[in-house]
Parts: sequence; structure tokens; C-alpha cells
Amino acid sequence: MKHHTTAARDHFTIGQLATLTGTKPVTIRYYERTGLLSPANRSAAGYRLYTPNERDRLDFIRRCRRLGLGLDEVRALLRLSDDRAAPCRQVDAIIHRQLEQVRERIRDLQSLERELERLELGCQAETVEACKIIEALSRRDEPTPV
Amino acid sequence: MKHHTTAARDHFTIGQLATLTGTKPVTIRYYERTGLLSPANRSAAGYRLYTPNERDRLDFIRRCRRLGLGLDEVRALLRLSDDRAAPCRQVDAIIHRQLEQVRERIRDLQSLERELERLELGCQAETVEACKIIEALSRRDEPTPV
DNA sequence: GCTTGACCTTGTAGCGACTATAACCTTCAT
DNA sequence: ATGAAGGTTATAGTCGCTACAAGGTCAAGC
Repeated sequence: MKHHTTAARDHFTIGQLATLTGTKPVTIRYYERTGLLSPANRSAAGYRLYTPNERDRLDFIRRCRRLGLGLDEVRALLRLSDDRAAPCRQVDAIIHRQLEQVRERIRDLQSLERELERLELGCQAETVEACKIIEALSRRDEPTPV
Repeated sequence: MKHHTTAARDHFTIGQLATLTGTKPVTIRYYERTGLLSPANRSAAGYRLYTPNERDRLDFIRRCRRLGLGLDEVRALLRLSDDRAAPCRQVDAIIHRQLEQVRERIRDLQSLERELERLELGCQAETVEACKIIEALSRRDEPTPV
């Protein structure tokens, strides 16, 4: 009732699917182009039509993306989830690798944070002339002393 | 003595500058194209030749990049550092904004980390059939209960 | 029946900060 | 004189979208 488009109970247009899954139509088409979603069925006029199954698949993809997984990892997980007999170990491995990467990025960002804090606190100057930040950024690393 | 190229004391080729600053030649050319570095002088044969001044400038850029600043911010800082009378406040602002962004990214990544830990611990299955990770990723959000 | 406007279609180009490739030229040591 | 290791340009690719242009379709109101 929000739109004039009539939504059948069991299939959606791309825009409806987009709203349902918090994606944008362009992104859904992009997923289709790149093989994350298989080509959708079409209406007589050529509109993509989606089933609840395809909605589930897109939800799956979006959850993976929210975990920061790349599309290649998502593809791998989709393939695994389609194969009920596949070893769960491979799923674990993907999640574990991602966790390691996230932790590494956190460590990197934390050292950045410390560096930026140091810079920020160090400067009470008025003009760039005396600015400790600019000075720090310009400082030639002391040449190895003799 | 490491290479066959003769390095004059006061100017470097692009490769020498690259080694000195931990950059790659392509990146230096990219900086020139996008206006971060002004066009280098050329040798008779068309090779770019750099002075220690230009090395300092590139070092400055690299330090900024290591702090995670975008090239636009670097451009702004370079402009400020060239103007000794400019108010230091603007430098502060750039650093402060970056610090805020870094902190936000850390928070985001930490919540990702927790989510991934939860997933990882939850699964001891053998096959995807019973895999709790796949299950969690596939779970339709519980429809609002009546 | 016609218009309006929101939707859909395709294709192409752009983002940031590089990286990769190709095809060619220069310098230096042997 | 040759070969390797530099340098030059231009162009396209990366990732995960996003923006735009030019058009076709659908439902509703008049």
C-alpha cells in the first residue's frame, strides 16, 4: 500500500526486493552481473522478478557484507552453503581469516590513533610558522649519527 | 654503489627518489599527474630529476598517507605548510577530523570483531548441513511475533 | 484515452589510490 | 656492441559500488 505497484505475495520487482533487503536496485543488478545472484526471471516486459528464495539469498549476501567479507568470500560461502555435505571447516576458515584481518586492521588503526593524538596534543601555536604538527610531518628523519 | 646509476649528490632519478622515500616510481608519477607534486625538471633524455627539496615534500606526503589522510587532505596540508602565516587551527582541524574518523572505524571494526568471534565459537559441526555459521548467516530475521 | 510520475531497462563512466601491462627509449658495465 | 636495469608514455584494471543518460512500462487520476 506504500506504492502503486501491486506486489504479488510470492514475487517482487527489483525495487521491492531492494527495499526488503536494504540494498539498492543498482547493487542487485551489479550482484547479478558479477555472478553472486543468478539471472532473475523476467516479466513479459522484461522486468526482473524475484522469489522469496532469492530474497533469502540476497539477505545472506548482505549479512556477509556487513561482516566485512569481500564478494569473493561471499561467493565461496554461498557455494558452501549450497552444498550441505561440504566440510564446515572451510566455512570456519573463511570466518577465521576475516577475524584475523579485522584484528590486524584494528591494531593498525589504534597505532594511527595514538600517533594522531600525539600530534594533536603537541600543538598550541597560532600560525603554521610555529605549528608543531607541520613540523612533525616535515621532520627529516635524523640521519644516522656518526 | 648499490646500482650502476650514478647519483649526483643533489639530484635523483625517479627510482632513487622512490627508494629513498619508500614509494614506487609509478606512485610518484601519479602524484605528479594529480598535482601533489609539481612537474619535475627533466634531463636531456627526458628523465625526471629531483632535488632534496622535492624529496622532503614527498616524505611529507608519505607521512601524511601513513596517518591515513586522503590525498585531498594532504593537498590541504601542503598548501598550509607552504604558507607560514596561515592559522595553525586549520591544521589542527584536519588532524582532529582524521582522529575522529579513525576512532569511528575502530569502533565499527570492534563490533565486527565481536560478531565474528561469536560466529566462530558457535560452530563445532562437521558438515555445512549442521554448520551454525551458515545457519546464522541464513537466518531470516524473526518476523515480528504477534 | 491520455498524461503524469514512479518505476523498470541497458550501457557507460566515475570514485580513490594506486597497480599492471605494453611498447618503447636511455644509461651503464662488460 | 650487447644486455640488463633503469627510464618514458598511455591505457586499462582493481573493489564495490554509484551516478548518469536515454529510453520503455505500469498504475492511477482526469
